[in-house]
Amino acid sequence: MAANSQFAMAVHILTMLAQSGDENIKSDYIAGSVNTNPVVIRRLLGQLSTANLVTSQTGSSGGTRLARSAENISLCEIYKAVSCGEVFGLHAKSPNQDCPIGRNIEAVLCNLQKEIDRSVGEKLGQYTLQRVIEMMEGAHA
Amino acid sequence: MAANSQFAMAVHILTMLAQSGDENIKSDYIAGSVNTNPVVIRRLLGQLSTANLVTSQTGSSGGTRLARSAENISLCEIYKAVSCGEVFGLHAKSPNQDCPIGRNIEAVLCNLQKEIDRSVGEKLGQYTLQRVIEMMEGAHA
DNA sequence: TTCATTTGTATCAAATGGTGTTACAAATAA
DNA sequence: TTATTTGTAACACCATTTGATACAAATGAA
Repeated sequence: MAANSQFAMAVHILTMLAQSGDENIKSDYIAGSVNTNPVVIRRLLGQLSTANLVTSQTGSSGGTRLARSAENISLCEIYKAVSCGEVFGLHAKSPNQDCPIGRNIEAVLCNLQKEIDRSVGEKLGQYTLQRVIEMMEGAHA
Repeated sequence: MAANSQFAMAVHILTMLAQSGDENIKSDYIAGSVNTNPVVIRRLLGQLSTANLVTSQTGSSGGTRLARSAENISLCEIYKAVSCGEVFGLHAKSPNQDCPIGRNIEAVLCNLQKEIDRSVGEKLGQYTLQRVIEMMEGAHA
């Protein structure tokens, strides 16, 4: 499948913001740590802003900070902010409706997809951003 | 992300094989139900064969059948046979190792990735191919 | 006001991966 | 020997991700 790295980068970004308190952090600075282009960071910050996880300001002394404390941001919210939220995809083209299996398999797979996605969301929801930071520090910073 | 549809197609294929008993089923016939090209089907069958879920024979009266009964095939096995098995990806490029966060975030995300993937595997492992067939029939064939 | 800075976004290019197709060698059964 | 089918290589097309340049709009400071 080759999953994209947007969730990983988003967690990275938010971890940096969490450790900077009320200071405005610039996309350029974040890009230096993530090792990518500032525009890639700003695109992700745009999605995180839409999800009300961060707030940004333009202009000099502008930048981005968390919209909430790290204890109040779950990994599920981050995941939903940047991912399509589907562990596996359904049929690209609709199966043959003249075949009993083709006609009925989609509904079963769709329900299964929802159940798996819900389960992933629950699992991620058990982690807060704060806990990720503690795991990082515990792992010997 | 735009997840691919290989898992969905694989379940579709195996459902057809399960309902055909000991008969050899041709990729051409399966392709007609899945609504795709026979080569796409044969590629998937190759992966399912590597995972010991099906066996194939060449030649006239050749084709493919299940290697085991539908009760003994779990959706987890199917998922692992055709997917990369990662719900989210890690950093594409390694983060800046001079930054304390860049240096430590990867390990935390990697552990998290493993935990989520394990959880998805367990959830899928609760379903057998046989149960999928029953769900399809229960949903009014 | 004027100027430097920063975000937000449009646009483009390169790389990757999924899907669909044609073609053909190898295996198999009749 | 012949027809059939798998297994696979090769190719084109398309969508997505990533990275980059460019620039308008917003902002704060001189």
